[in-house]
Amino acid sequence: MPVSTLDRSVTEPIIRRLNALRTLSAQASASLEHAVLEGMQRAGSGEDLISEGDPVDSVRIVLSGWLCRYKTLEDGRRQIVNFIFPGETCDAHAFLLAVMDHSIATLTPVVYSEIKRARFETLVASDRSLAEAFWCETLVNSAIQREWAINLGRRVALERVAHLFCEIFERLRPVGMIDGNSCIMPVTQMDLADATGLSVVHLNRTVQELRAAGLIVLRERTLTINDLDALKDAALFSPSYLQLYRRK
Amino acid sequence: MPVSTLDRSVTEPIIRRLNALRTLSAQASASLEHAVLEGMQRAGSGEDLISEGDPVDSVRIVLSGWLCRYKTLEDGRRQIVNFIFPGETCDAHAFLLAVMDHSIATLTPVVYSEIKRARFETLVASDRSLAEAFWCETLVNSAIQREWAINLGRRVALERVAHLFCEIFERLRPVGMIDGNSCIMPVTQMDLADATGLSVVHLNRTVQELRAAGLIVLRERTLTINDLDALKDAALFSPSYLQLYRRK
DNA sequence: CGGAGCATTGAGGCCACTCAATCCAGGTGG
DNA sequence: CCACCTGGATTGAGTGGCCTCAATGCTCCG
Repeated sequence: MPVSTLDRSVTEPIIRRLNALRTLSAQASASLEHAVLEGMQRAGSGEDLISEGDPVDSVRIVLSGWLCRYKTLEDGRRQIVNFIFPGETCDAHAFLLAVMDHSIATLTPVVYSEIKRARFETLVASDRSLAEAFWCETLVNSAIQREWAINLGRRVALERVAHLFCEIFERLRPVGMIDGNSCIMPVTQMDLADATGLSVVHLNRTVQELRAAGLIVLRERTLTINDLDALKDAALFSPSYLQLYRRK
Repeated sequence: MPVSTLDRSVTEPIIRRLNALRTLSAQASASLEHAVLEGMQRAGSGEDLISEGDPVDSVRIVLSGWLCRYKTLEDGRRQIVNFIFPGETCDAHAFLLAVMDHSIATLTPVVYSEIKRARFETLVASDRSLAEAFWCETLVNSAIQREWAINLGRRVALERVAHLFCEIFERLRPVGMIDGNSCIMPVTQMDLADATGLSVVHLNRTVQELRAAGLIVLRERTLTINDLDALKDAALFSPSYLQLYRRK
């Protein structure tokens, strides 16, 4: 079955994302696209794709929509520990460990592809750059985790929210999901609060502070950054941890 | 050159640590030990082994001593994002990315082994379980990072400090570095504050609260946990993220 | 028209912060 | 041996950032 032009546009974020990490051969791209198109799935908003404690036996790659990784405490406190954007992989290597240590939920309706472990392992065994690209993605995720630790531990509310907005913007850029100085922001303030470790009330007030400072506009699920450099300064944001530029 | 019995005891934490993740063949253990013994190094306390922004071209495995991964903000605020204990690897796969996104510093005098990238890659290419063990270590580190995110974002000071003590204790156990209900705690309260995102003053008061509750004794660089279950309850600690038990 | 979900605002309280002083142990030089 | 210094632990006082509780507004939708 040939991969049509239409299909190509569907898998584009994935190919762009991985190519940002390692140059993929046409052959590797094609076999990946083929595998992706075989396992297409949809999920509504607010669904758990995987829950903490589940064993994992497949890899999920996001084609469209936003997801989050989160953990909860017994009493219900929730912390979003990372977002997952189109082109990114949910758990490329999670099957090496016994069970999931966290949950993954959709924040919007999502289209993704589910690839069984054996299929995935065959795929990456066939091409070294493909294997390395997936590993790099895992490593970049680790780096993002570390940045979130300093964000939660050492930045004050205003810096923290500003930093999150900067990160979202810079992560959406390489997959072509920003439009000028705007991007969609399809999540609730509750989600943003859980990502920044703040209460909803205080998150709301912090967003208003950013608005009052003229740094951002946030309405109708769209974030507009008036002055990206100024926002980055306010956030103490330095993008190197995202590894947007390659070594070689 | 044969590996002597004395040498064996030096590399023991490494072998124990990796075996907890994947069963290593005698052959794999031996060639790893050999490589480790070739690259032995020492460092004093308070030294940076690698700094943010550095390119990486070797792997460091810790034989004894404590280290930490940390990030800083321009104005000096510091967040320790993880500890590194004997038997653990500093950056098994960091060379796949361009540069370090964080720094690694010693918290005590340290003995470690530095293995050049090419040597390391040859080593892991020779044995699948060895390669998987190192990858698992990287993945467990990611899981720890995520737990730290909820620790910093959603636990209050008392829970946070209690959680850190539980984690340290449970991570030292598999490498044989606990003694009954005690372990060494060779770091300053400043370090503990930077790991928990608290000020030194408040960390000190929180430790005293744990002491007053009869949960711990902390003096002369030794931590004694009077009632581990009670401490875990106070911390909302659940060890599954440490992957102490294997799938297979 | 009523309800649900989300954003916003007000009021009051506490947790963790900063600044600053004190204590203590270990190391060093006179 | 002691005075001194330094790094770390501890304590006190006062403040403010972020919290909780609770009410209100708004929009969408059945």
